[in-house]
Amino acid sequence: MRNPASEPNPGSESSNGGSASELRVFVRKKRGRKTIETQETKYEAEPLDQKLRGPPEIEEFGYKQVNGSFQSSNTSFANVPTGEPPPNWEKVLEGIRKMRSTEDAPVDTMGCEKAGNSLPPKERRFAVLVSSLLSSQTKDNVTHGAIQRLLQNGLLAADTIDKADEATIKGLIYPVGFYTRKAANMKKIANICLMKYDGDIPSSLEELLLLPGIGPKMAHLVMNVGWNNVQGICVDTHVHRICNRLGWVSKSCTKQKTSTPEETREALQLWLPKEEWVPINPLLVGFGQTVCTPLRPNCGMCSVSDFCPSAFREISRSPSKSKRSSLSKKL
DNA sequence: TTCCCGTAGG
DNA sequence: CCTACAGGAA
Repeated sequence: MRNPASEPNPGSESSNGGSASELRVFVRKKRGRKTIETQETKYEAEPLDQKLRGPPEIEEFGYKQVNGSFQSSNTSFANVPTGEPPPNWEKVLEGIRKMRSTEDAPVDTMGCEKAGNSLPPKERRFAVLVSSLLSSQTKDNVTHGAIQRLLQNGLLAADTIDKADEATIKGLIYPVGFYTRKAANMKKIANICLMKYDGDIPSSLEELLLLPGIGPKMAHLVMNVGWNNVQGICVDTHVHRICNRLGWVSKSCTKQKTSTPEETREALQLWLPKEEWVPINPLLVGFGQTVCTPLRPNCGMCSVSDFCPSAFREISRSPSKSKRSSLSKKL
């Protein structure tokens, strides 16, 4: 198929939010099959320092349409997908886009990227980093509120956070999920940014991953949104789950499902055209919140169930699978 | 009570 | 692999 070009682009997002939101679509039946094959690949984050210095104009992201109207000369390095794309993936993607355009999922409200989009580049990047950190396991409105309070108190920059009291940070970000640990991580991150990056945030994936509380999911999000430099796909639990249900990813040379988001990311990057790397996250997150839910997915209202190997097959409910910890003990 | 779900740490 | 972390929701 056609090779992806590369490009930076706005938006993507993550977090989860969790308010309700319905989405009614059409109905279909089931059936589907799969065949995939992945190979292993590495693909390493490139230097990227080269071109970014000054952030492109990213502002408004709203991933909504991501009219990649501008494509950077993001030299096509070796990152192009090399694996065999799963059958019908384009139809499936289009079908999901249609379902997603009908109603809004919680993710549509998005909060973390817009944080500080009116700030100067450096401050904006720092805000993106902090927003990402706070957003995990936290509803968007809660994250947004925390960011607002930090901003109002002048605590959305490395130097001020570094000087601030951890208890103060904790109080301001409450009630985001894991606020105690996040407050501590914010202090550490602020100090690192101040000491090593002149108050800016790290500009490479590797360096972002060294920050406490920043793992692969957030690091890719920050590269995408903060630096407008797409090094990889931001794979969260929704992307991980849905790609496996669709048969879009598998362990190298086998048909087994991938077992971790990182494994999913590598498998997905083998074939998904790069222009989809950023939009795939908000697309599948929203789809995962409304239709392809973790348990009891609404296959009946999914327009692409015809192409999904897992459609109508998730019986779940039975404790036979994993989850033996408390169960086996009790039984 | 169990699940949600990203990261750290055992 | 497993559990802690916070707290909301099923």
